[in-house]
Amino acid sequence: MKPVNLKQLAEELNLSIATVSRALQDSHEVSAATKNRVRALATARHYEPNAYASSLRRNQSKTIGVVIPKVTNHFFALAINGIEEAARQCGYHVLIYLTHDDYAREVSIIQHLKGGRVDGILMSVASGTEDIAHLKSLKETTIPLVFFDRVCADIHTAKVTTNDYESSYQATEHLLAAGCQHIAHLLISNNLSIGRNRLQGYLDALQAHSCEQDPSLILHGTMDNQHNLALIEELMQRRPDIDGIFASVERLAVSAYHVCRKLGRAIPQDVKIVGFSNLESVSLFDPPLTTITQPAHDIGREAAKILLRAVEKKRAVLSSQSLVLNSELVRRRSTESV
Amino acid sequence: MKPVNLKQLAEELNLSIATVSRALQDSHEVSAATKNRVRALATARHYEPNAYASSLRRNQSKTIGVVIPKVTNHFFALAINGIEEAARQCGYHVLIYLTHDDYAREVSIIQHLKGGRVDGILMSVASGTEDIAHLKSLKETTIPLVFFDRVCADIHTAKVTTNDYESSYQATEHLLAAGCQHIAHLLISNNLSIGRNRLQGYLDALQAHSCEQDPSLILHGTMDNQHNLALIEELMQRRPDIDGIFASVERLAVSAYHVCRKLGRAIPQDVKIVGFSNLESVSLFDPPLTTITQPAHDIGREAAKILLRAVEKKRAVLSSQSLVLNSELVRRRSTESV
DNA sequence: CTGTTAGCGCCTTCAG
DNA sequence: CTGAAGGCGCTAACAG
Repeated sequence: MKPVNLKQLAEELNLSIATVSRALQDSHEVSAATKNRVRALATARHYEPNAYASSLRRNQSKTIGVVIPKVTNHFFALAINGIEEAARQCGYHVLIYLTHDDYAREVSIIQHLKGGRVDGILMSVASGTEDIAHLKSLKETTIPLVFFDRVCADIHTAKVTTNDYESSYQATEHLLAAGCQHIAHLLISNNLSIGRNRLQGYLDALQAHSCEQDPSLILHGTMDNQHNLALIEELMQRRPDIDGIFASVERLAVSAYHVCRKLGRAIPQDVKIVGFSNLESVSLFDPPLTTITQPAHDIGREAAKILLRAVEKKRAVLSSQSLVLNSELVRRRSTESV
Repeated sequence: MKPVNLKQLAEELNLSIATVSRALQDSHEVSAATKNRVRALATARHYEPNAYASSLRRNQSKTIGVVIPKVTNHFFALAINGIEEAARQCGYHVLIYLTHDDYAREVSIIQHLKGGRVDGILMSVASGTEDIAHLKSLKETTIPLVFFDRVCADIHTAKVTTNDYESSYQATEHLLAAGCQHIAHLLISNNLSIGRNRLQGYLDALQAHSCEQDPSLILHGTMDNQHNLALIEELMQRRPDIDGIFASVERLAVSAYHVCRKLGRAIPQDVKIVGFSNLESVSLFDPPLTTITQPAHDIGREAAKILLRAVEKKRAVLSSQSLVLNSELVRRRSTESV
């Protein structure tokens, strides 16, 4: 059975379609009496306006697109949660697109979105993205774009990020203060804004404490986790003097943890590990894993708010609306000592 | 700048709108020559059809709605991943709606979706849902519905689930075989299909091994995790004879793990724990947590496939298309012994 | 092979 | 306060 439409309601009420439409939108120019009649029938018939017709007519879809690498990364799951919250409050819907860090997919998604399916886009760029023509071309549309977490420096728009540089600096100092002499840094792609910032925080902290900056201690991971495990193991065996590890992403922190155990390197006695992570369950790791935890939910919510504000006012987002939220360095106690 | 439309292309090519439309859809009834002309201009102008206009006209949105309690539960994140994969392959888009296990929200979401925003719905019901009128009313529309994981027995449609009863039975036997005498069962809501099945598997396994079925060993958790921790702690102290725990959901498994540590009950020597869980990081827990892991990605993918098949053929989904996938009992070795 | 025409359901001027 | 009419962009029937 097809859903009822305005025409059917109008016929049944002996009113014009226009009046019914206005009544349902609570327009001032319709009498309270007819409003009530209309509303009564509408709810009785479970009338629901056709989103596509009204989107076409009004030229706005009340929908935002979220383009992220993966949803199985807990950071992004939390961010979506925040985004959905903000969107729902404003009566917006959320379309999800996953790039799986694949540049070609990202391009095709953005290209499609330019057709006007969404009123605005929230995005965390794929790790492989270098050519940003597809993103620049969004400027020629009326679709606002807000970046979160993995931003694109060359695009002039609002960005919601965390203080990656500072927290990486702080994490490295934490390791130095704990007596580490040879701190490895694990990162995925130095192509990514976050990867670069985190690496720089690490490097600058080492320099500030006149500690060696050995390039051979910096390991570039890949998307393949098995491969990463092998790379880390190789590094740890080649450099048995490593007594600290700073992992730029969760996956690598967990992998490093794994490798240390496998090699029988005691954590934290032999090797201390700090990593970016949003997994709650790391609190149950024993020995403890110190983490830098991002306010993922807030990042999503704030990014969505900025986007929605622009969408509602049909104005461009300004880079001056960018936001930097603070991550938290969580040092967990060993469960032995609880 | 507004995106180009068919009209503009048609004018520039001295063709009718209809021909341009047909050319872009690769219709047989248009010459190869004009097709090429049209396509060339379309790509040059970055033409992208307006999704809303075409949805309105064709009366199909190429969009499916996914209604789930939360996205921060890793099971659902994995499921979305599978859903997105299947949807993308068929050229479908994915709208996400979160109920947060709130009945009223679920009703309002479904009500809205009946307006025709989506061509089909994939859903895992909220834990508080008892009245299913809103779901039944979907039958009166042409919108197919497929349940996954948290299904609703009274609705006559396809359901994709896991062998909860069997794997719970198996998990309980696993604990019995390991010598447990007093096995607690932790669950969230016995209102949920999965909660009931899992509880029944536990009960039947106990009975089959003529083991005590003490109702005081069954703990009903809530949505509030702090509260759950307190409840579990209270139970463990009231019944110090408990030597096995079977947790029906991840959250409770992790909480039980926590409480045991806090109370100094050695795992697995004093207490053995088995829980449903999709967290990869539990593999790093030490001592090990035996888990029942659902094929979450596959569940999402298969559910989406069934839905999309129905959508494409404009046919109802049959309950005979239901699928039961197998969970895996993963017994992890202690890292001590690696 | 191409063009003309008629809507999909809704909103929004413009007239009464 | 209400109605009539036009059109958002696209597709599909019907003519040529």
